[in-house]
Formats: sequence, C-alpha cells, structure tokens
Amino acid sequence: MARRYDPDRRQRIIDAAIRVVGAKGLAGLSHRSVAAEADVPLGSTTYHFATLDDLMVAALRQANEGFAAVVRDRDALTGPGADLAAGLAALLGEWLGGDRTGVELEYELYLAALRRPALRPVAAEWTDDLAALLAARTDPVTARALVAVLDGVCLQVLLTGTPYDEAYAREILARVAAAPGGPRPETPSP
Amino acid sequence: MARRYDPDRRQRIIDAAIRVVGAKGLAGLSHRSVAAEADVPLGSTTYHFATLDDLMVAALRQANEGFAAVVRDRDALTGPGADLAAGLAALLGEWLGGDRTGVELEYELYLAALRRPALRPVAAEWTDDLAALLAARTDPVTARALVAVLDGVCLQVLLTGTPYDEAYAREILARVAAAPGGPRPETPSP
DNA sequence: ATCCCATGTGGACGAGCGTACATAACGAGG
DNA sequence: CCTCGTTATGTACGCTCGTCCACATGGGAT
Repeated sequence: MARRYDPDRRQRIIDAAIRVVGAKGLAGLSHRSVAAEADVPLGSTTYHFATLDDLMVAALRQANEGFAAVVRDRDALTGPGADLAAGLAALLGEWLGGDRTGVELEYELYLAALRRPALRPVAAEWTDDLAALLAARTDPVTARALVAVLDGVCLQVLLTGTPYDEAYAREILARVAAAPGGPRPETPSP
Repeated sequence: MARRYDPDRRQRIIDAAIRVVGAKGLAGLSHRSVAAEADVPLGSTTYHFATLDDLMVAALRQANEGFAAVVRDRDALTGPGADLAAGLAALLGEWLGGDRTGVELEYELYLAALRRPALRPVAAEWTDDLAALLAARTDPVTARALVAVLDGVCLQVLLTGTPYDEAYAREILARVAAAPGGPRPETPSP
C-alpha cells in the first residue's frame, strides 16, 4: 500500500536534502532547493515533509546510519584485545582526513539539535548508539566519556581549523579509557 | 574623531544582535531584526556591519568575553592547590544550571564557525584563551584536552537534552587531568 | 467496473530578506 | 561662517521563502 506512483520518491528527497546541506549548508536548505536538487516539484517536498524539521530529522537519521556502519565494520575497535584509544583516534583521523564535506554535513545536522528540539531525540540516538557500541569494550560510563571526548576533539578541529593531531587524540582517549585506579582488568564478559 | 551622533551606536547594535540570537536563534538574525531590537533604522545596521558575518564576529567575540571573565574570577580554579576537575565540573554545573539562554546563545555562535570561516579565528581565540587560563594549573596539552572535554560534555547535555551530571563530568575531567603515568607532581611555579 | 482517497502537481500569496542608493545631519578644518 | 566628508537615514527593488489550495492521477477496495 505504500508504493504509489514513485515508490522511493521520499527517499530521493532525503538524499537530495543531504546533498543540499553538504553543498550549501543547513542555511541553504529549503523546500525549493531540495525540490530542485531532487528534480521533483515543490509541492512534492511539502507533501512528504510538512516542515523542514521533519526533513532534517530524516536526513540526520540517515546520516547517522552511515557513520554507525563505519564504526561497526571496524573490527579494530570491536575485536578483542584491540587498543580502543588508538583505534578511535585512527578512525577519527580517517574521517577527518579526506573530503570533509560529509563530516561537516553530519555535524551541522547534529549541532542543529541545539535549537531544534525535534532533532534532539535523533541526536541522543546517535550518542547512545555509539556509546553502546563502545560499551562492549569497556564500561558504560567510560563509553559515554569516550563519545564526549570524540565530540570535543572533533569539534575543535572543525571549528578552529586546527589540523587533526592523531597522537594528541590518542593520548586523551587513552587517559579517559583508563579508569582512575588503573586499567580496568575485566570486560563484562557474559 | 570617532564620536559622532551616537558614540555607542555600534555597541548597541551588537548588544541587540546578542539578544536576538538568544531569543530567536541564529536563524532569526537579520539586519532588520537587529535594527528593530536596537531601535535603530535599518540602514544603520548595514552601515556599521556590511555583512551579517561581521555582526556575528563582533557578537561572538563579546559573548566570549563574558564567559572568560567568569572563569577568570573563579579563584577556585586559579588558586593554588585547587581541585581543577572539581572546580571545572562545578563551574559547568553553574553555567548549565539556571537559564540556558545565555549558554545556547554562546554555543550557537560558537558552532556557527563550522560553516562560516569568518568565525573560525574567533572560535579559535575562545579555545586558546580558555586553554591558556587552564595551562597555568597544568601543562598545555592537558589544558587543551580539558577544553575539549568541557566542549564534549557540554555539547551532549545541550544536544540530547540529558540533564547535567556533575559527578560524571568531574570523573572524566579528573581522568584527563591526571597524566597517564600518575598525577603530575609540580605546578610550574616561577 | 466503479468509486475513493492517498499521492502528486503547479501556481499564487504575502512576508521577510539583503542590498543599493539618494539624501539629510552634523563635526571638524579652513 | 562656510565648506567638506563622515556618519546616519529612509525607501525602494528584486529575490527567495513557507504556506496554502484547487486540481489531476491512478491503484486498491468494493
């Protein structure tokens, strides 16, 4: 019952929205710009997404999917005996290394949650999912802390234009990963 | 030669811009909205600030001043023998505790640097200044790391709507403040 | 075969925007 | 006192925006 004239019209609009944000920034996102990018009439975007917030929610959720998949596929992180701090620092380096359009895009949508309550649940999903992934390698508190540090380091690189220093990131992550009384001996195995 | 009709016209416009961003968000900032808030004609805002970026730079710089002053005045942080992690966590709690309009305002301007290169030097000033302040209590690397963690923790609270957990923040900050080989014994006392 | 309604379309409306520009007000230097 | 250039003002233009609505279309239910 879902498929009518254009079964993936909705999806095409989301993809177009992501491209628009990547190219022109969140400020350049409008029903019209998305409609033009997706090559659909204006009314089509307003039909599928009554408000721009709805569209942003869908776009942010899809963008999150992408990064989560990348993290999941890195068995350097999930594999046993892996150096978590080094793995995360390397991942961040890869992410920030090449074309930053994707990074800026995801962060712009993510940061938009500051003023748009509709995006906050999605932003929370993002941090929770990543923390859950990392919690498999440490305790939940440390996992959440690592996510916060990743955010902080990434933000400083993106906002100030400072080049990414992987050794520095690894150092901080290592400090956080180590519990105050020394390295945590056991992972909650069963 | 600087003072003509209205000596602090420029300042009034900046103040109005900050109020506008606080009330309506960065998206609501326009030459007209600022002119209305400052009770000056439209042409006056375009005269003093040719572009909105110019106005944002001035507003962000002024907003930064405010927080830097707060940090400077906390001798709980700068005083000798103070618990840096606890002090920072408490400061963050105060900042996030009451009316968040000011916090959201500063962060919104700060985060806008992601897509507006004109703001990046000002954002860099902000992190550098805070890091320099903290560097007086530890080494420069740790200071920068603490700033990153503050950013990360603050961001998660603001973006996800999670209530601020001071004990949690203190715990992470303490881990970062402690050098990996154990607590740093000496403060660089001249 | 027929009807119904979710889906899709296109245009029009009013509001708000940045910008530009001609003009006025005023302090300083002659 | 008079002139000159900086500072300040008001208005108008062209544009994009979100929203709304009347209408077309065709697949699923009957």
